[in-house]
Amino acid sequence: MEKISTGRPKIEIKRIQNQVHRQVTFSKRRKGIFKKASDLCILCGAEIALIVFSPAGKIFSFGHSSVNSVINRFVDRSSVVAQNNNDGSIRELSRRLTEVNEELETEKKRGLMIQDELKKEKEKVHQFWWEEPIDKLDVNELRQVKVAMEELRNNVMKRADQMMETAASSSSSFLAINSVPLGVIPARQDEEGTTSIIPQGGFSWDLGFGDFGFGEF
Amino acid sequence: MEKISTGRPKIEIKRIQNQVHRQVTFSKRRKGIFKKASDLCILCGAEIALIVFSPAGKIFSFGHSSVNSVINRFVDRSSVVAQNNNDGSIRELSRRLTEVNEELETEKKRGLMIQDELKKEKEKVHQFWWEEPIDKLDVNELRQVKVAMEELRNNVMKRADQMMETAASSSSSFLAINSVPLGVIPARQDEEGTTSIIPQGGFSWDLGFGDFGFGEF
DNA sequence: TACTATTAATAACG
DNA sequence: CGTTATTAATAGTA
Repeated sequence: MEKISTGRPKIEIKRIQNQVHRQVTFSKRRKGIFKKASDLCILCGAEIALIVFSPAGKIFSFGHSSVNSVINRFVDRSSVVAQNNNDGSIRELSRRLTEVNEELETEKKRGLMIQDELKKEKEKVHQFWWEEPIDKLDVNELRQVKVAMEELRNNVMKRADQMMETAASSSSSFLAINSVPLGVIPARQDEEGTTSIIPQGGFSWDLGFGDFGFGEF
Repeated sequence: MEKISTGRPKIEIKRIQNQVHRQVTFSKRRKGIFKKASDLCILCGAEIALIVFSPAGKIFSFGHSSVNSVINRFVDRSSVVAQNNNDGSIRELSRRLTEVNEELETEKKRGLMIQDELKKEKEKVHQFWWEEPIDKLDVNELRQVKVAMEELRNNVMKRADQMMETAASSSSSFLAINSVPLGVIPARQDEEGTTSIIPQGGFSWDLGFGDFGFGEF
C-alpha cells in the first residue's frame, strides 16, 4: 500500500505568504463563499450583497435581489449617507440611474417574452386551420361557411387538376412527387436568434468590471 | 443501546418551508458565511463587504477594511461616476440618465406595440379561418382537408340543429342529410404508394350544400 | 484543471 | 443551545 495522498491538512487562518498559493486559495474560496451566499438566499429568502475585491483589484459581486438594492437598504439603515459633503447628489443620481437601468432591463425582458408569444401565435395561424372549432359560429358566420366551402371546393378541384397534370407530365409515380414535404405550410423562421440568458431566481452575478458572465464559475 | 442517528442528511437547495427550520438554518449558515468572509480576507488579503438582511429584516454586515469603503469602491466601479471631477461626473450621470430614460420610453412603446399586435393576432385565430389559402396543399394535406370537411359538415349540421331547435321545434331533416356520403379523395392511409389518390373522374366534392337549405337562414 | 484525503460546516435531534 | 453523524468544502498534489 502506497501513500496515495497527504490529504487536506489543517491550516491556520493567517495571510498566505506564497503568492501562487494565495491566488489559488482565493479562487477556490471565492467560489465557495459565493455559493454559500446563493444558498443562504435560496434556503432562507435572505437579501444579500457580497462584494469581493481580489488582491489584484478585480471585483466580484453577488446580490439578491440585486447588489444595489441591498446596498441602498444598507445605506439607508446605517445612516452613513453622504459621508462626503457634496457626494449626495451624485449618489442620488447614481441611485436613480441604477433604478432606471433595472426598469429598462425588466422592460426589455418583457418585450422579448411578448415577442416570443407573438411569434408562436403567428405560427399557430398557419397550422391546419380546418381543425378550428365551429361551435361558436352564429347564423351569419354559417352562411359564410357555406360560401367559403364552395370556394374551397373549387380551389381543391383546381389544385387536384394541377397535381394531375404534374403527375402526368412526369414519369414518376404521383405519390413520389408529392411526398416531398409533409407538414407543409411552414412555420416562419425567425430571422435572428436572440438568445438571452436570464439568471435563475432573479439573482445577479456581476463578475469583473461590469461585465456579465458566468465564465468564472 | 446503539445510537443509530440519522446524521446529517443531504438537503436540496430550495426554500425551506418550515419556518422554524428556516430560522435555525439562517442563523447557522449566517455564522458560517461570515466566517468564510473573514477567512478569505485574512488568508488572501481580499477586500470584502458582506451585507445580509434576514427574512425578518434584521441586518448583519461585515467589511474589510470597512463595509463603506468597499461599497464606495464598488459604486465607483459599477456606475459611471468619476471620483475626481464631481461636476463632470454629475453632468455625465445626468446625460446618461436622460439617455437611459429615453431608451426606456422607446422600449415601453415597443412593448405596447408588440402587445397590441399580439392581441390582434390572437383575435385573428378566431376570425374567419376559412379564408386561408389552399393553393399550397399537397396530397396528404388534401386528404386531411377531406376528413376535416366531413367533420366540419357534421359540426355544421349539429349547429344548425341547435339553432333550429332554439328557433322552433320543427322537424329537422338534417339528420337525413347528414348521412349523405362524402366522396372523393380516398382517405386510406394504408398502402400509400400503390393506390392512385385521384379518381379518374376528377373531383366531386359533394358536400350537399344545395340540399342544406341554408337559404332559409 | 482534476483528484482525494482530510478538515469544516451543518441538519436533525436531544 | 449542545451533540453527532453526515455532507460539503478544500489544501496539497499530479
